[in-house]
Amino acid sequence: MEEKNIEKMTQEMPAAGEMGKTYDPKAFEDKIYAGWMDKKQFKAEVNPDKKPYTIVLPPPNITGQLHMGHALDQTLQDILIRWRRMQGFEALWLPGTDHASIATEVKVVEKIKKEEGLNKEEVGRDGFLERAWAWREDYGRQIVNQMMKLGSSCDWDRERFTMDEGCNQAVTEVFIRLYEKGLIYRGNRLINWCPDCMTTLSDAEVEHEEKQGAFYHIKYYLQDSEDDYLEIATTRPETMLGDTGIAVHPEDPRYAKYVGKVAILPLVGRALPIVADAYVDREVGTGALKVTPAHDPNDYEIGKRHNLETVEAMNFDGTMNAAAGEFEGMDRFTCRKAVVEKLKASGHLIEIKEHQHNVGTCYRCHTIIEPMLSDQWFVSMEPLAGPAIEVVKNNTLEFVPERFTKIYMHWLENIRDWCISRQLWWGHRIPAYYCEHCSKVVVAREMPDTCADCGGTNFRQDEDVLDTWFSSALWPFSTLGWPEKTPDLDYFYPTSVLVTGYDIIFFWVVRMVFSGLDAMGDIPFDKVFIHGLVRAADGKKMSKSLGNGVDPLDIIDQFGADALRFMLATGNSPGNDLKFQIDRVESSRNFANKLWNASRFVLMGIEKDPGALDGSETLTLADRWILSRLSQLTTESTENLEKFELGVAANKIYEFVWNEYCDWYIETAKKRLYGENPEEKATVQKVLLSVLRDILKLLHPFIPFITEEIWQHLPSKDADLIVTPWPVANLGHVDADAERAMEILMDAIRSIRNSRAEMEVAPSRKARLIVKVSPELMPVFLDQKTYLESLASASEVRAFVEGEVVEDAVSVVVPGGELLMPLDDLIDYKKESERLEREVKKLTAEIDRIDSKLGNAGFVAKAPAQLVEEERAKRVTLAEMLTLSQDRLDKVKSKLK
RNA sequence: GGGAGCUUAGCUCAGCUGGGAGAGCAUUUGCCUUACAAGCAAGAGGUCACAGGUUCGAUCCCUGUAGCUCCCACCA
Repeated sequence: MEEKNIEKMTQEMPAAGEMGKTYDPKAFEDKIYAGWMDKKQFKAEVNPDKKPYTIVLPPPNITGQLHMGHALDQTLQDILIRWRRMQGFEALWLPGTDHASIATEVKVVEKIKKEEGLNKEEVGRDGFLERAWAWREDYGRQIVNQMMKLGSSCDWDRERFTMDEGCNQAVTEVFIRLYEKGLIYRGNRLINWCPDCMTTLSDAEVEHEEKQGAFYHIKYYLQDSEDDYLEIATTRPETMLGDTGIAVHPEDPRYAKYVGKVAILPLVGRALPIVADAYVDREVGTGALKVTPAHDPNDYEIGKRHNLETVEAMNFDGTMNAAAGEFEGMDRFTCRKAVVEKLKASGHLIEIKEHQHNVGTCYRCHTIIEPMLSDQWFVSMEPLAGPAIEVVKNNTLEFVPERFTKIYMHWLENIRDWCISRQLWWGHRIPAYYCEHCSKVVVAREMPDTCADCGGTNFRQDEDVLDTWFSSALWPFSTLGWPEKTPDLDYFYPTSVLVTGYDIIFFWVVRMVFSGLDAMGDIPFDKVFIHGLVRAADGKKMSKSLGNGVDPLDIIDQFGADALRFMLATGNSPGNDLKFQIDRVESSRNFANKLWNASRFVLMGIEKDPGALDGSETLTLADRWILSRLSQLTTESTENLEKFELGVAANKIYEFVWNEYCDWYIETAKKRLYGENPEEKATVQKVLLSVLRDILKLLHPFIPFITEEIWQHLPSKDADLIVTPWPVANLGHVDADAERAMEILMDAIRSIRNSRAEMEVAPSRKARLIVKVSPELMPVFLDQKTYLESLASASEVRAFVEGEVVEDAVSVVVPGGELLMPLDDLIDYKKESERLEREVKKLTAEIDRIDSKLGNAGFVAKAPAQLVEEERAKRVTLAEMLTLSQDRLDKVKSKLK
């Protein structure tokens, strides 16, 4: 169905050739994506030779465009999938969308109202569904396009929808099986009702909001008494019309004498038995509770315990019914006022006290929900919750970060039956049929022909649809072919990881787990990787009503998909919320630009592939250093990915690319690259290119477009980067000596640059460098003359000759000695003395720190021997440096005088 | 009423199993050095919320306090 878009995007893969001077994502992102699609790089199939790695996409609701939260969710999944694909797994990322029953229905109703001026009933069930499907087509397509823009490497041939044929079949099947096991039942219970959406809601769909309300204190006179009354406090006076009793605590001395007696309901005159029930809290209100079984869940329970009558006083649209007598027809809130007025007039109202309390509201429209008695379908939760608790307890299923297990457990351990029927049209219609003749209920895959009880032949299907989460709960297996026993199901299930936000742990994660365990006999995923919410820059939730939402497409348009992805992947830790800040996108874009230009630089000088490193090359210190660092980076970043520390991995690679590869290695490479020695040139090209190759591989999961684009420009590439094997650290390249030597060299260069900057010596002004260090360190500097020349503006580099006197020189103290830089008249002795003073101060402080440590007997005795040794060695070096610095400072000071 | 998280540089945030405090942005100074001004180089900037404890040693572990945020919950 998405063929058209793909075709439109299809173009040739970029031919190797010149790269533009500036990173321009628009020039290649769509093209690269189309290339992957053409080559079916996202396709996953049952492959016995490979291990599967499966992620099912949390299906976005078709209620609208994707927001930044989706972009985060999908970026994380795409990173994992791309990485595992490169590692050689058969990586399946299965995409799809969710019909989002109530949420979509609300939107479609709005649209019909706006465009046609009609309400739901006026267009009728069939007309409504027709419009809803059209809506689905529109948004489903938009969502897919957005995902493609972001670079999501889903297997689009497998795209699913929670209301497609397969999913429908799975829903029916699960419903029937649970019904047959007795775990789905129909009952007349008190449910959460939204008078605006006109449907039931599950407990999870009720949001509690703090509201300013009041306690209304009312006199309930005893039967046959003119003056004895119970003072009752209620926040909802209108519900008194449905009162059928009064409850007090069994051990409350204030009310003991009233238990068993009868009070009279004001305004109505109904007789109310006074009962004792331990539920009543003596501290709340007056300690006497009016009982309204039909309009309060607790009262419902009390009513059951004491066989109280049930009086429903309200209609489903929130107006009062005939039982409300004179208040019939009034809206519930209008009625509240009217009742209060009436009570006031009749002298029953004692007082009104302000009171803050939590009120349940509809999670879709935020209308205050109404507990109502109604016939609904329920899932019996206890038998299902047990196994779901067990798999987390025994670590079969793990949450990352681990703290979310508590939330999951707490919910399951306090679970109540799940009301699954909804008085809506958009959704899976409940597969229950009622015989028109004898009202027998038949739960079946299709409408029955004849009634087994009465032989009737007319059946009517239940009007209601299922809670939208009923179908999404089956997503990990319904999308793989269940209830059929397909090879896909066998191979890809259980999936590897579920990536989702903490906000839908109750709604969705929990329900997938118990559904998977029940239907498949196995967990739906091994891990749950939880991320936070993307918030606006001000920390508020992004929302349409606040107008602070940021459209991912706008960001992609401005900075490119890679920049957005990199920003989302870095700088925040698992499970924590992330503030969306545009300057971080910008800095990610800058990083992409850096990578682009570094690659351009490496590739510019290369006409033909210099080949891979084979060990025959003569490597310089910098070569050995960068290869060693790369090898460590490869190990570390891979470990980070395994632990779902995606941001940490990305940051490490970022640092390596920018601070080590670009700032240092490339700079050291230039002399050799531009030099005359062809062997040197070939070697440095090999190193540059081979490190670049690995950089592109390591970065590909995070920023797939630019890395693939650059990859396409490399000489003699074998395959697309997306399917190139993930790098394995070359342990033979680990070289601690090279790293140490390079550190010393870089420190020295930084110090030289520092003193030159302090003294405002122009970069063009070259200076000699006389190396006066211990013999073993001499090669570090003398063998790297060229680096010192190009990176530290040295005109010549030579060893100090014993006994020589170097006048008017700046001294750069390094571990093991000093570098003398004669600057003659350019030396600003005042600045030099200031610099040296700072140096001395720093060194002294550092030595003090070490001394206090080494002076501590406990430290020497108990700290690891290696650490103590290191500190001792460090102290020796620092002491030498301090002596040199102090000497030099003294000399400079004498010059000043 | 339960539970979770947060408090680190001016801002936004990283800091894995305790051993010399980091990034991005902003800021200061100098540079259009032939990959990159979306850049280069050199700086400045922190009593790691507070108080105890464990430890040779605590930003990190434990306890408590304060402030902020969020989740759950049937107190009328």
